[in-house]
Amino acid sequence: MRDVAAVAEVSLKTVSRVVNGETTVDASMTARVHSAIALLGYRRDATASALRRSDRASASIGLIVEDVANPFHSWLHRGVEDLARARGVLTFAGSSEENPELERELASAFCARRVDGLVIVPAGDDQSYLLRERENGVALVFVDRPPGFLPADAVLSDNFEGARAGVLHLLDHGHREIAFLGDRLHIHTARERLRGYRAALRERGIAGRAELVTTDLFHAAAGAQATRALLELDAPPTALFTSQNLITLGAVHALRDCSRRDEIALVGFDDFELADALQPAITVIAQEALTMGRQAAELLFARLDGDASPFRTITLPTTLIPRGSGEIRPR
Amino acid sequence: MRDVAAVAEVSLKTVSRVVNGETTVDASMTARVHSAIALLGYRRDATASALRRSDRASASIGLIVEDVANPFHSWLHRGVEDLARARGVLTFAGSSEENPELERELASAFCARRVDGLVIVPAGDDQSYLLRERENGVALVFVDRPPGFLPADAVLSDNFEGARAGVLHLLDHGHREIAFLGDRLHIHTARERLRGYRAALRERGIAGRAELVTTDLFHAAAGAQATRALLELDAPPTALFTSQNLITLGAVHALRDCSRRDEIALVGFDDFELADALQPAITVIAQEALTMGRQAAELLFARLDGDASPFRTITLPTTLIPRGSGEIRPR
DNA sequence: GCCTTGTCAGACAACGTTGTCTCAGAACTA
DNA sequence: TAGTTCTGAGACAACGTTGTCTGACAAGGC
Repeated sequence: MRDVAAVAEVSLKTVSRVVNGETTVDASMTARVHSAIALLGYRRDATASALRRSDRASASIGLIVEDVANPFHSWLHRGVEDLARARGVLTFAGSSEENPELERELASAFCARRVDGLVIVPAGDDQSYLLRERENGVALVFVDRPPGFLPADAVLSDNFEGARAGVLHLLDHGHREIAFLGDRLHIHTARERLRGYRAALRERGIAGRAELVTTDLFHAAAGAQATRALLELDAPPTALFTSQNLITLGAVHALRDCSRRDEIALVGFDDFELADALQPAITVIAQEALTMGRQAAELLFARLDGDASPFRTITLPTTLIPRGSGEIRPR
Repeated sequence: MRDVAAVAEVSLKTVSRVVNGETTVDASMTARVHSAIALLGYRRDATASALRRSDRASASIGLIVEDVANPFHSWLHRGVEDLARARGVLTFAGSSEENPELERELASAFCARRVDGLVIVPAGDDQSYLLRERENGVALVFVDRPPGFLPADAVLSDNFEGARAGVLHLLDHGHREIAFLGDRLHIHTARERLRGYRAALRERGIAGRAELVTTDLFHAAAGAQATRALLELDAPPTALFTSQNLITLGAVHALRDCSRRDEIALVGFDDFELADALQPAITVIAQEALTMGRQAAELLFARLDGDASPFRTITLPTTLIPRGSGEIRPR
């Protein structure tokens, strides 16, 4: 900037004014400054600018998801990115790996770099540590799971209703022995989906056998293993409800390996690529990850624009997509 | 920091020394400063610190991929993130959408925020505009495709050999009429894979019919459409070589829709989730996106650590995974 | 011609840090 | 004891910007 000022033969401050598009600069000076900028390839240092400005905005936000390579989370990322870019805001992304410690470290590292806001898929169940950041002006929005011990904006799926609808769908096709395969119960969505499963059974007056409920599954191999174990029970289930995309993949593999894909009904939570190309195609409860990301970003930017209304929780409906596997009837 | 100094009754500079772990501070003062930091919840401003430090390192890097939600790219992202986090470096991520203009804008925005380096899947074929950034000390590494008009480090897959191996595999199973379905040819990987296809045919003395080569496909629907068109030819192909993951998905859908999955052989470039669960399972040329991301980050950090050796291009081999669809023989 | 008002450029300080320099006092050496 | 070296803390300036203030100059009113 100093060099630009020297070449254009104006003061530093005038260069600053031109760069910031202030209108109180004479046209001839503006032109001189612009040509000096082009000549030297000058670009304003966004960090120094943010340091000095009164609004302190860095035009960057942080995104914490479980794993940037997980399709649900990467679509969520894309939704956030779309809105951020439309505002010229850049996105830091990080994977918490479902580890509350990592979540805190990432949040702290983002805030140390002065992000304007954070979009978080919370890993732990206590986000009160973020209160201090909010007091420092960092906007917060949670996605997929509600924050713990911290009132804040959130965008959620209707996990309870989605799971309930999926299990009712199986019940409607004549199943009575329906297994539940779920993730670790400290995750809010896993609890909600189990609650939906139980509610559906209760509604139809079915007690439900504890041995048909498996939890703590968090990768495809565990889902496959659990599926095999269920099928080896003395009274095996006639239908499976898999409450997460990786578990569904595992179940598909296990059913294929023992050639019982056409016999055991399956409804999975979360849609996935090629679900419709399998034989049978997989019936799923779909949630719109892209939309969730966009909505979260929208809430975040509204806060940054000064929206001071009470915190909102947006709950998006899920969609049951019947494709075949969920319509198999028990023998 | 001023507040910390006041509470601990030391000078600003002493707080700075403690925060930076300098050893020339008396133990009692260090303790006072630490308790003041804890009391006030102070955290160093990383942007101000980077502005002032002599090395100017911001401990952040930028990543530009085609689409953060595309599985190949999101795994690549994850690989970069893993190594970055191990060094306490944060990652800005952005999608270029295969648009050279967007690529430049993202690179420029990242550099304005003083990233230490950039990992780029180049969209355009001229990256010489980044020369100026490199002169400013920004390290550059390209992944998946080589940079144009700019010597630089790169991590690539052996696209030519991979495609050649895939097509030879089909030839070995008796096919002579093999179609090629590819992406836009301004993309380096698309060109290389077409080159591999042609080389394999030539090796076996097959002229190859121009009508069997379709390019400019860049989403699943286009792949499906092209597949249908090929099958309606008077002399349709007996095998398909799809040179990109989305195109393969499209071909799978099209073959299923006309019930010819067991009849038309298929080899796809890029592995994908559930390729092994389809009927038939899909034979693919797999590339390790996670490893590519890690290698790229490794090169980048080596440069940031002062490695001044000549630019390197790492070419990773691909793996042919036979699963069924590529072993179908022509009638 | 004098005063007021408006326009617009520059001087200066400050954002939150850290590199350099200085200097007081303790701990050595001769 | 006097001189030297070492240790460790603070003063100051600077990183690249921008907010505030000042003042030069031109235009307009009386």
